[in-house]
Amino acid sequence: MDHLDFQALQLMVRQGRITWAELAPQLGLSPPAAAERVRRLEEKGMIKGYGAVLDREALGYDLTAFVGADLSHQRHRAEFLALVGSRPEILECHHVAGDHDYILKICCRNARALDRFINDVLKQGEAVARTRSIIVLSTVKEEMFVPTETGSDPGTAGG
Amino acid sequence: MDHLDFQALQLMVRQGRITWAELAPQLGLSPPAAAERVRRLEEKGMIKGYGAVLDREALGYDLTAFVGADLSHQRHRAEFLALVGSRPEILECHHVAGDHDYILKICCRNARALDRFINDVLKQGEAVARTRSIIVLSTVKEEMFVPTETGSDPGTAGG
DNA sequence: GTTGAAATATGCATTAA
DNA sequence: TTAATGCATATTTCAAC
Repeated sequence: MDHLDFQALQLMVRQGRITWAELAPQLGLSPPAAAERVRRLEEKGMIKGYGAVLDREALGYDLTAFVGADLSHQRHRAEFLALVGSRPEILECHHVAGDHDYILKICCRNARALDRFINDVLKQGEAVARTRSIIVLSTVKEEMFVPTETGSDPGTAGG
Repeated sequence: MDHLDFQALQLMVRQGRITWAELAPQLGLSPPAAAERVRRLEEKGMIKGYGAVLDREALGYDLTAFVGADLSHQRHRAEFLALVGSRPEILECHHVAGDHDYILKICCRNARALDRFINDVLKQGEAVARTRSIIVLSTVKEEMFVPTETGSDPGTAGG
């Protein structure tokens, strides 16, 4: 990935719904050349998709929480992963090295909804043995990932 | 916010770089009407922006971690928040109720980079007294927020 | 919200570097 | 191989209904 690809990625993340005509001069390219670069980035899987960033609080989803979850047994992992995939209030799910097996980022309307989610959804099946919730009081920063270094790509070095 | 606005939001998040001509029929509207609805959602602040979703690993950023951080003293809060705002490897920063004052979501190239970040950046100033890192082994799910209920908007009720 | 027309943006083929 | 140009097509925007 050369410098122009890198710059194109940053611009796509930061400017979103921008036209090629607007993007191209910032890369020092013509619109077709800019579009071609981004198309190649999509092809290589570096751009997974596009989307709108919504204001959760403005939409009445006032509660964000990080929930640590422990599996009762390895045997229930598939059940747990299926649950994770099916529930929209689970924004993120990471398998982690630490106090818990998984960390979930949950967004719901209020504390009552979180309570219901934990009891009626997470702990309903056999998979989840224990949870620990960390409530978000305020969010200082929440941004999409933007690559920051322009050096050689370690992912392809030596390949 | 009526049902069509709601549906428009969901479609914008899920379908990303879509044309009004493609989006409109899914809302049962004409292209100008669909664009107008989305424009109003932007105006109301419900849509904060748009962006590309990048594949961090494909870009060589192989390490994601959640770092709990404690302030040494309230006096250093502004310094800490300035630091958070200035560092791109801090994807998220939440003030939380729990074991730590803040939870940071960090993305960097590898363990060495995280080590450097914690020592040379986070703990460099006076603000951060203690950190605890939880390394992400694998990410099961990481999605943008999509509202899920079509009922009345509690954020504007009674207004 | 819809329709239709004007302005704008995009995609493709060609040409050049 | 990559990018610029010009033209045809598609999309967005604006005005009128």
